[in-house]
Amino acid sequence: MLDVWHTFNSAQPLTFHADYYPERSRLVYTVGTRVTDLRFHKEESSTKIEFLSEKTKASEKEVVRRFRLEDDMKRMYDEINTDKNMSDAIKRYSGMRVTLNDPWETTLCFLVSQLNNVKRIRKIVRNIKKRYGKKIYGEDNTVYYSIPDAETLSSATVKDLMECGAGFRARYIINSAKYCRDNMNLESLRSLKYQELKEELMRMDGVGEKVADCIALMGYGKLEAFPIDVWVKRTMERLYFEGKNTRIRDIRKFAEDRWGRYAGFAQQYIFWYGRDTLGR
DNA sequence: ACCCAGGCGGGCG
DNA sequence: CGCCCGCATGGG
Repeated sequence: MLDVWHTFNSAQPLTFHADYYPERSRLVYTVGTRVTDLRFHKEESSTKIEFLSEKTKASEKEVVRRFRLEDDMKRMYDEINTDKNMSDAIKRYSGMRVTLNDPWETTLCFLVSQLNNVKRIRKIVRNIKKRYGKKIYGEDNTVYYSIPDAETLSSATVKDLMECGAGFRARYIINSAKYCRDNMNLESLRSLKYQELKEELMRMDGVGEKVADCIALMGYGKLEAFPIDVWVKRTMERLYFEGKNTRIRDIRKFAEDRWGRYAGFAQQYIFWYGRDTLGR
């Protein structure tokens, strides 16, 4: 059970840097300096992966891991399906996954995301890839660019990142890249539990609670992380707090109590439900 | 022209 | 602690 359309479009890292062709269920994204070009085929109860060629093939394992195809969706749905709002959202977006991405890739995407909109985040991330990434070739020698690593971006200049459209986030990207280069190895954080991980991530300049939760959720697979952005706040208030203005910490507590270890999974449905039904 | 966007850091009381 | 402000930029 995989719904690629909702998974791709629901403002996750793939949304910001990959290419999706819904009519053919084709997805193109980069992993390191390789291009992955694949198609998903819906079967009765599973999803089949077809790589377009040897050249643009990833390991099947990478795809399964990124889309979390081995998760027990039924159990997760059972646990978060606590009320009519959630059951509606689950019905609408059945098969939507919270993807598991590279930690630095996730950090970069969500540094760019702050006080920003999806269309522009996508544009800025693409500009950064083009300016700092390595040129790589996909199917029919189509040109793609890799996502620049922290080492590369640590020597970027504010001026160049501003030209990519990063705005005031430029210094966050540079400072965080430098911090990863000098003081913190994102790979070594994988063994940490959610709370410890979040504290470590927040040492980076420009990474506050919300961005740290996004990185924990989509870069480390901590499904209990519950990022609260303007849409989640608004939607939670509407669905669970009688439309009343509610403090972020109260919303977080509510989500923790209600959805526990799968709060972040629930969060993706709430976020997307809000955006899909409340407009924009 | 005005408001908003998957927020954060810093300063002030 | 809590509150408030500025921040770059493009699209509605």
